[in-house]
Amino acid sequence: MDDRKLAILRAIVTDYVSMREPVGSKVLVERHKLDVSPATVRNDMAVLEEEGYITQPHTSAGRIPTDKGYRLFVDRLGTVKPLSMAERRAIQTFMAGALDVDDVVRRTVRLLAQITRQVAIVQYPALSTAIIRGVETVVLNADRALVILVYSSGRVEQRPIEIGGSSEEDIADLRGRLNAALIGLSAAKAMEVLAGFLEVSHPVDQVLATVVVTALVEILGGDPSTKVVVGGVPNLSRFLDQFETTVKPVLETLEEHVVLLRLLGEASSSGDVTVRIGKENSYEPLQSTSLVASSYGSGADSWANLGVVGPTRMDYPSTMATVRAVARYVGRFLAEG
Amino acid sequence: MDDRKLAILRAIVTDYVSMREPVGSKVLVERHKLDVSPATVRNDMAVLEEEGYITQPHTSAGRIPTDKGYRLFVDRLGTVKPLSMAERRAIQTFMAGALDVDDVVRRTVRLLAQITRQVAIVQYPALSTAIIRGVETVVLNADRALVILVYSSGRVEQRPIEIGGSSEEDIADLRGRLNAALIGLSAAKAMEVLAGFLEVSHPVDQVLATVVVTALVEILGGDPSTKVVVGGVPNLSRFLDQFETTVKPVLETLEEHVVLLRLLGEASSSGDVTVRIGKENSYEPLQSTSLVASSYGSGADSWANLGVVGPTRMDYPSTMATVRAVARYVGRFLAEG
DNA sequence: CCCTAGCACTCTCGTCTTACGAGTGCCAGT
DNA sequence: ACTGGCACTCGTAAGACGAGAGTGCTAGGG
Repeated sequence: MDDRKLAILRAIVTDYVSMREPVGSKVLVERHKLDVSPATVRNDMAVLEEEGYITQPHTSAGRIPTDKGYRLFVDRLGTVKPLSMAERRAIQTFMAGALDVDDVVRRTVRLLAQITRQVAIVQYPALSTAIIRGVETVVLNADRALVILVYSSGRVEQRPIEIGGSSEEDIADLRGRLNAALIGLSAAKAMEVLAGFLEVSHPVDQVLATVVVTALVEILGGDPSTKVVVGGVPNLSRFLDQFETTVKPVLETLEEHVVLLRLLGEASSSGDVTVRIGKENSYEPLQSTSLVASSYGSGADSWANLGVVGPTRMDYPSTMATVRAVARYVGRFLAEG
Repeated sequence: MDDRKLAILRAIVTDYVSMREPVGSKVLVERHKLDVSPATVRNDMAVLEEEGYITQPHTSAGRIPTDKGYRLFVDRLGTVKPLSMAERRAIQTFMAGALDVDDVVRRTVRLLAQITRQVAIVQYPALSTAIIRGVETVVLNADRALVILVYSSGRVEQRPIEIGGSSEEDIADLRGRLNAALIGLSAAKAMEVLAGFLEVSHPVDQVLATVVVTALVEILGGDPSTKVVVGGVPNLSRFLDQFETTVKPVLETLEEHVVLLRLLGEASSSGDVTVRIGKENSYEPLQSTSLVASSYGSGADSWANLGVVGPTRMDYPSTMATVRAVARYVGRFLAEG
């Protein structure tokens, strides 16, 4: 891949992000002092388009980046933009004087939403290492049973369920599969796994499985690390035209906290700030948005994820820098008390 | 006010609500078997318009109700629409199996949002009668002091503040005014009052007042009854065109929980379901919406507010019936345990 | 071989015109 | 007091049209 082509792609991405409209060959050479003529740029653009990095909304319009184009930009072209002094100060003053975990999370959401001017999502930190040691079931009579969740810390939680005559074998089988899937996971992870469990599991006894999974979800729901807080939703109104279809699916997703939990988990499993661009998102209603996520926290016993959702046409360098900075700061802040 | 004019107003409101477009004299007589000619209806409509109950978006369009028209409709014309069987069942199954207060509130929000297909707001119930007995201040040194909040239950909460050299008199004066304003109030009410306190209070020492009020707000923020939960935001996307300006102010308001708390409190002070239509709302960004609210709870020691926000063009009878039913049901539910 | 200049072509967008139709207000008549 | 008739207004949909932006292609130059 040509150096100049990369430069052109970078120019297209930055220009499109800031100008909000398709960018043509002429303005490109003007604004970015590429020392070639528009015609040359056009040739390169044709190649870039053929390779799927850019596209034109219609003939006789400029080019806009595709998801693949953004991806290349994020991976190889984006120069990390350091935070402004004002932003650094904002982070500090915003977090100073936070009272408790609740308050920290609330403030973090506001902070993220405010700086990035996008929708912010913050998962509650898991303060104690709550690892699942096992799922038990105790049949009380023909109709009722107990679902019991045991944590490695020794904590035990239970919930009664209706089993309506399911056989002992089915119950044992289900329990076995649940244990296989859940043991060793944190509450938050378990929540994510359960969100997909019903689809994967062979429906030997679909009703029973649903009931048990629901009970487990309710138990896990009591764990703070399965909670997420969303803020900055009004920022979506700046992009009402961007999302190809409508905002509705996006808004709906933002109320599905289990889904958000899963997406955050998927995205930020790999240490540093991670980006999911458009179609890369596994969750279909968000495929016209991008997710920038990171884990945060300090030490093994206190960590969780946070992130930002916005249009694919997003200022990735800034957003990524902000998410990273906030994640680090909040992590340190929690560590200190 | 003529009987027939009232009938016409009612017809206009119901038709406009269901059809979503201005309604003219012709369709009116057709759909509502008024035994008069369109011309007669037109005359009546002219009068109704003159009196401010309806208006036309432009010449040669039908009429739509004004806020005043909706008001009359709600006060005198709306026939309470009983809930459908499905809705009753939905309420019961939705609430059944709620685990704790958190869960009840969450479910209530979902329920309200789902049935009314609008944005639902639910305030946490104040489970214990937390009445404020007084605000104290203790000066530690020239720079620092303690703000102390005493509840009638005997509970005491405090927070350190920076006073940066404010005089003892100013502090005492401020304390006096705060006590006058807050004693006898519930935490939630106090929160509402504080939200407006800084504007009303003479700014003898504005900085000090801000610091103290902030501290109190933070203390009160720990009380569950000052929390509200919002749900069903995606429903707003059905009305993107309705709100004359944009959705942005509405979305922003929905994140200002203190404001929501105040609005709910104002609206539902009077026992039964209350409606605030458009400009009747004291909070300007919501003046293109209507708020349907009610208090809920059982007994003196457990009550709070809930409600629904939607476009002024709203099915008031249904919405009011739903809000009332949900409020009652949740109240009973809480009373039973 | 790569770049450039020139040119014809395509498509969107804004503007303008026009025709239509819904709905009104008013007046004269029952 | 109501109704039928009628002229009038005005928003909207549909078409026409020119301007402008941007492209792809081709032929020529370093």
